[in-house]
Amino acid sequence: MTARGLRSASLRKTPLVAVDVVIFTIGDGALQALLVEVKKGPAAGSWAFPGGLVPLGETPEATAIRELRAQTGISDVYLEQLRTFGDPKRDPRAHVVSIAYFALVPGKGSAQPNDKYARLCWFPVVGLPPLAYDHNLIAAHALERLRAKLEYTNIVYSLMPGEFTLGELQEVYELILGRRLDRRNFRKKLHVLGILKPLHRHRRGPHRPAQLYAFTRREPMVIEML
Amino acid sequence: MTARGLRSASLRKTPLVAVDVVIFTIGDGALQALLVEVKKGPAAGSWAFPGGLVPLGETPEATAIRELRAQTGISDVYLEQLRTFGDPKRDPRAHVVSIAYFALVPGKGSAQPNDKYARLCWFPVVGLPPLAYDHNLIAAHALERLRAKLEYTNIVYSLMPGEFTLGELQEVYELILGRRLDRRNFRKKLHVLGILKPLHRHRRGPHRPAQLYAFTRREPMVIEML
DNA sequence: TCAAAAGTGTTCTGGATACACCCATGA
DNA sequence: TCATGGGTGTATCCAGAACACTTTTGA
Repeated sequence: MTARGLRSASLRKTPLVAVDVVIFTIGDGALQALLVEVKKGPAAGSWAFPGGLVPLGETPEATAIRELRAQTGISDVYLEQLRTFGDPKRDPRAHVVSIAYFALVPGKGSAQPNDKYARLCWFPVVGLPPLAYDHNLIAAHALERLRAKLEYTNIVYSLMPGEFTLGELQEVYELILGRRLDRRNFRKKLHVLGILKPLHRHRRGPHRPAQLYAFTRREPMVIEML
Repeated sequence: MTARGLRSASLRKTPLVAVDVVIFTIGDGALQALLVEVKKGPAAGSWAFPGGLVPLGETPEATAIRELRAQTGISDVYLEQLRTFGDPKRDPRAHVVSIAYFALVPGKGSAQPNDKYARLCWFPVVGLPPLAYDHNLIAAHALERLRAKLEYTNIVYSLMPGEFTLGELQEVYELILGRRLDRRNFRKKLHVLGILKPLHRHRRGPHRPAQLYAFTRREPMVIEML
């Protein structure tokens, strides 16, 4: 911003600043998002994404990480800024500008309810109930972003455990994108990309054992996945 | 955000909220951005993108539109949210969280200095001088976004006048992307996409007259341009 | 007549898609 | 032995990239 008006800024009213975090994982054969129960205010009793106000002097991203850990126990997470929502009426109590983040974790186990805070629950992303504030809108943006990035980045690594089979990886893609992929083409593409390494161990199950793989690099990269 | 802490929010310190707008146009054979001179504060005398504080009760996007018109006279502009910058040290005077927007206008003529505000100047985007605050960082994000969207949307329409030749359109692409495009492939692609209509009039110049075209739809669409 | 931009089609190549059969295992 | 998912290769198609000559005009 420019200098104009800032001197009087400490006097002038400006909206509150908050963060909200949409956390996705794969569980029970579906893409799921973590919600917390709203305890106070007009929306009490409904569900919302975890978040909180950004204190003076803290980077919003740091707020997101801190609130995430405090409310859900989740840390070491893939986190990226999604978009900022600033409609004055999005929260009926006050004008709160919310910087939304979207996060990916490898499994539900990462989240542990913290009794100091509200109840936690994982919800399937398709068919979310009506959420507090404008959180259904935020959810829609987050899902759109996730689907898009699945196609041109390797961020799926942050949804996967340390080792997995190709079938499991393909299933994750299919669950999120909502469509079937051709198995041979999928595997061929992964082979060409060279982002996986075979572990030369196998997952035993009710059927033929499957080769276990791991990502060679667990950091965001742009790739032409689909 | 969740309800926690909001009751005490009006007491608690929270950052200020501002918007900054990166406005691009094509002029003098280059991609240019509009800057205003900073008049007050530690950054006085340097250049920055136009912007201002978001008042309580106003949508940040509305603030961007209003400030844009007030400071530069620009209205009816393509505007989209870019990203939010929240580093507490980005403005040395106070913690100001800035929601950055990026805008496209069809020509320099859109901007008229408003003497109530600071001086205006269009700068070529390659080789911008050091700007106030973190505005060089914002510029880099905006340019990256512009280049990306040029490839998969039709937003170039908002940089073009009502009528133009194919050569002029191609030049805009080349200036922004920083590389040459094959003329025959470029024209073929546009023909296939069907986003232009020939006006059956010609631009006369020092050489062979060129057919004039216009966009059939002047609204954002996703297309596979490149 | 010359310089400069406008206008136009075909070939080649690489990536995406579609597709079917055998294998290894536990039940 | 059977049901189930694991594992593999080839043919086709289409879009993107490469590429050169003729036309029209003003100077």
